[in-house]
Amino acid sequence: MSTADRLIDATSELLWERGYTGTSPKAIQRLAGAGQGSMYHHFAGKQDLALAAIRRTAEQMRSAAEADLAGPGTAVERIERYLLRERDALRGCPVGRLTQDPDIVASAELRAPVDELFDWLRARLTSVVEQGRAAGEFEASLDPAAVGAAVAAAVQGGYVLARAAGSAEPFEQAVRGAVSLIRAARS
Amino acid sequence: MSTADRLIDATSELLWERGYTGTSPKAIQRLAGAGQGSMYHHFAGKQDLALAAIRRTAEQMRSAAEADLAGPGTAVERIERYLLRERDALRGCPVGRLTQDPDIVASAELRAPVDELFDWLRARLTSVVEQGRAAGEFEASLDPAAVGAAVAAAVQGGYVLARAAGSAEPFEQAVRGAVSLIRAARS
DNA sequence: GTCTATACCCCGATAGAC
DNA sequence: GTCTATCGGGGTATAGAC
Repeated sequence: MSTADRLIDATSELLWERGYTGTSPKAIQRLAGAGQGSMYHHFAGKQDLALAAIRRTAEQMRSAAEADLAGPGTAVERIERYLLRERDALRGCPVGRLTQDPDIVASAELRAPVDELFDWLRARLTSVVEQGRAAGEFEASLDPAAVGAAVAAAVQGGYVLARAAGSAEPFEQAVRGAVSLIRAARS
Repeated sequence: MSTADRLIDATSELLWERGYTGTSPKAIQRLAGAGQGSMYHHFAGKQDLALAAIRRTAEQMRSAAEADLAGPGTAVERIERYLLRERDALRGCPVGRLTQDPDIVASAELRAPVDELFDWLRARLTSVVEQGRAAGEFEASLDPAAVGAAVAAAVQGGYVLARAAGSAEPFEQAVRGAVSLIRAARS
């Protein structure tokens, strides 16, 4: 594995755990086993490295969600598969986490991949709900975009509740609650 | 207004905007218009000041939620009032935000008020759902704790989506989606 | 490509004068 | 109560040798 790859790995890990503001070049170098000069040879600086790490992580999340949502089954089944996928509730979402970082939100460049991921996710969930509605699974009055956003929010909000509690339990409750409400909306 | 109060105000503001890790004593002093010596006279340090600020903010959030949930109306109406209350989606939740701060989660003392607020909120929402179920508003099969957690998560997750998008729109969609799903669960 | 040296500023806190 | 001085350390980056 190349030094550049190890630097990106280390940065992803630290961004997840400590956020952008809380992650220093020195910490990245230590975790990657790379020296100061090495890091600044491969990347222009902290922001450049973070951008590479965020892009890669966002792409991985997109793939994971797509695997749940594009698989076999009815719309309700696919949404349930997305909601009930096993997640490390206490670690939180490696991309959603970044929305709380002032330096990420303040930088158009750093926010872009985060924006694109959640934009895609809401649209993808919305399309599944639309398919379900077209197939007669859901009440016709349901707003697909609103339900899509609510499903994405259940997961992201579940992480917040779990981290506040120091326990995975509230996350599990939130996604189970979302599942039961989705089921209740079937026609 | 006393210097101590201005310091707490400034700290609350900065914790909301920049989090614990991103907030420095110097920035607090500047915003409060207080000197170094003044701050360390009134508070033992950054953590002590943050604790006072977080406790106060959590209490304000609790009051606001209680006002929505204890008011008149059916269970469904009260939950809708909570979900649809006007919020500054792009600023996010001043308490929920702290769950992404590694130093907050790592400190039992700093996490305690955050934990207590969300613990209370989930329990309060759960009790409203229970009341609704007892009154025949909801299907009897609904799990109150799960639905309560899902409602809290819709708001917290809505903030994440809004900040990712740089727009309040996804937040509004998420809470509207939650409302429509709650309505669909009526018996 | 990687190393060490250096720079400049901020962090969080303490000390002691006033 | 508030001020200034001071401290040891880290943040983020550049320079130039190897």
